[in-house]
Amino acid sequence: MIETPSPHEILLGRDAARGRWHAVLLDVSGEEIGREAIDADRLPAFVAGQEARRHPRWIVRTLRDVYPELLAAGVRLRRAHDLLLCHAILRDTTALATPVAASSRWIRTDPLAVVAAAPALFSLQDETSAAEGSGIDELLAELGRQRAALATAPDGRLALLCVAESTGALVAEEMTAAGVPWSTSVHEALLVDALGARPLPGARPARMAALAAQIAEALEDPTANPDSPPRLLRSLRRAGILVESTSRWELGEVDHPAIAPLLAYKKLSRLFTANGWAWLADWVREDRFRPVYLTGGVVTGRWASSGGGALQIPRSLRPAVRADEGWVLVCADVAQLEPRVLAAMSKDAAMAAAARGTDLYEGIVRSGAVKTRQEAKYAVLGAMYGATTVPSGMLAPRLRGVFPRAMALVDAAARTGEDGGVVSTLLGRGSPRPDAAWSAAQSRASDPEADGTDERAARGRARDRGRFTRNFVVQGTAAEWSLLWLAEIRHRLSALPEALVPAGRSGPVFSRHAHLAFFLHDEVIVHAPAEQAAEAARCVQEAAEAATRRLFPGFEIDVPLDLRIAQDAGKDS
DNA sequence: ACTAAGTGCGCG
DNA sequence: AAAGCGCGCACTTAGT
Repeated sequence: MIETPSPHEILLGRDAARGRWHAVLLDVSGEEIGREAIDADRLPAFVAGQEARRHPRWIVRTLRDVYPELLAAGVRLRRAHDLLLCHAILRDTTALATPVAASSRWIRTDPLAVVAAAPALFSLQDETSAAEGSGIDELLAELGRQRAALATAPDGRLALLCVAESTGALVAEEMTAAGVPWSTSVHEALLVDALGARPLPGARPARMAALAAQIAEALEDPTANPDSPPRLLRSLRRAGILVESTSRWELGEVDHPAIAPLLAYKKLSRLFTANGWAWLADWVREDRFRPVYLTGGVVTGRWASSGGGALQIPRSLRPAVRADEGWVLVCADVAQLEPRVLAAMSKDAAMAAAARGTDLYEGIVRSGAVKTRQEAKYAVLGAMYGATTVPSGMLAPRLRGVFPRAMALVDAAARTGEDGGVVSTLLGRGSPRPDAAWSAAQSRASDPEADGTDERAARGRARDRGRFTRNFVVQGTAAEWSLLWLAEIRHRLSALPEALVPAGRSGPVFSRHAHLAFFLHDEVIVHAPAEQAAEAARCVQEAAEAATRRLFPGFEIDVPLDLRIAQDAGKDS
């Protein structure tokens, strides 16, 4: 065996032609101290060996391509730098005088759900890379550009964001590998309870069929079809129900015997089509649901997901999220994360004072800004989303009086957006620039020939964009808090010892270790050996405190968790 | 027959 | 037309 030096960082690139890897070993100052070529089947052993010596930071084009096979082989990375994710951050940030130059070679090709189905596509990409002299040198060059850009940052926030984003990508792949513990039998029981017995292929479940018959009868229209909005609309109109759409909130206003069964039908139909038996067959294997998380998939920095609608699992199905035998779930979510983040990022001491405790809205009532909790909620949501209607708009001035700094921050973000500018999260993620259609609409309106329609259209678009940027700064900074929370949870959980419990079914890396199992914007589920339930819960709690300190150093803000330990993720139990 | 756009609804 | 923001997916209809 060759004696290699102990590197601080290792850049890992896949050889375009043959199934080989190249590793470039870097010391603390970023100097190259060695190179190795590694056959694909030796990669897990190489990585494991380096991890055992001195957990280096692994620099890769994208963890999405590299990490799943390592996890499958039972190897975990402690630290990483995802060049693709960080490229997007360093390219779009407004925190640098000279951001990283945009490059078509570093654009994410997102729809990753088709990875397995499209090997041809991937070999094609590899050939392209080889032809352009890609490989390890291109990775090194990009790393150099990112390092240089970060070196000019005025403070450590952008670097923190890159670390958090990369760690988030580690978490995402680890959660996919471990899967969400999912009880097929509980899910099926919920389906039978709501819909009736599983129907034959192509048929409606019994309860849906019965409701469809009721609807047809009440509308006196045997052809009424609740699955087709346009035809349903015609049937409703013929029955004298004059609605503009078939949406639930509009139908809810109508008093007619067809409405109740129709709303019930829609509810069941949604469950059946989105999360019924077909979903179970497609997405759950051996009591694990394995969504693919797309880190940085949303412009604000939130995650998106691909496959199985992971981030839209209805609350009614949460009881199907169920710990393995001898394990528990630690479920935690943040109460009112976004307004708390707004208070802290704007350093609004009055709003932070109102945020003390578990209910920020009650705190706002106590501050005297508004009379009721309901008003407080509307006012805050309006401030963060950009209310356009009278009742909520009227509350904004009250809020401006009591929380001037917080309101100034979101108002400024909205103005910048309306003017076509770019706004930024606290750590430096920049909002997208206006697209061509937006700019075209604005210049049309300023043309001397422009008429009122042009001007109204332009003003409308400007307002739309103002609401987007207003929300971007808050939603994006909240996403940063959550990213730090995840990273801190992962860090603390990994320090827990191997457990003695019966091995869980979360794969080679996590069968005896507490691990993150699910993440949804401001909530997490940790799957933990029962004997470590309390420690795991403490990890989650302390991680939240650490995230708050790192994101808002020197500012006091409460970010309380609703935290429970249970066998399943249902509301109670 | 296949794709794109629209509708509607689940999540935060 | 859920008050306002951000998403993904199933289904239908319109367009090629």
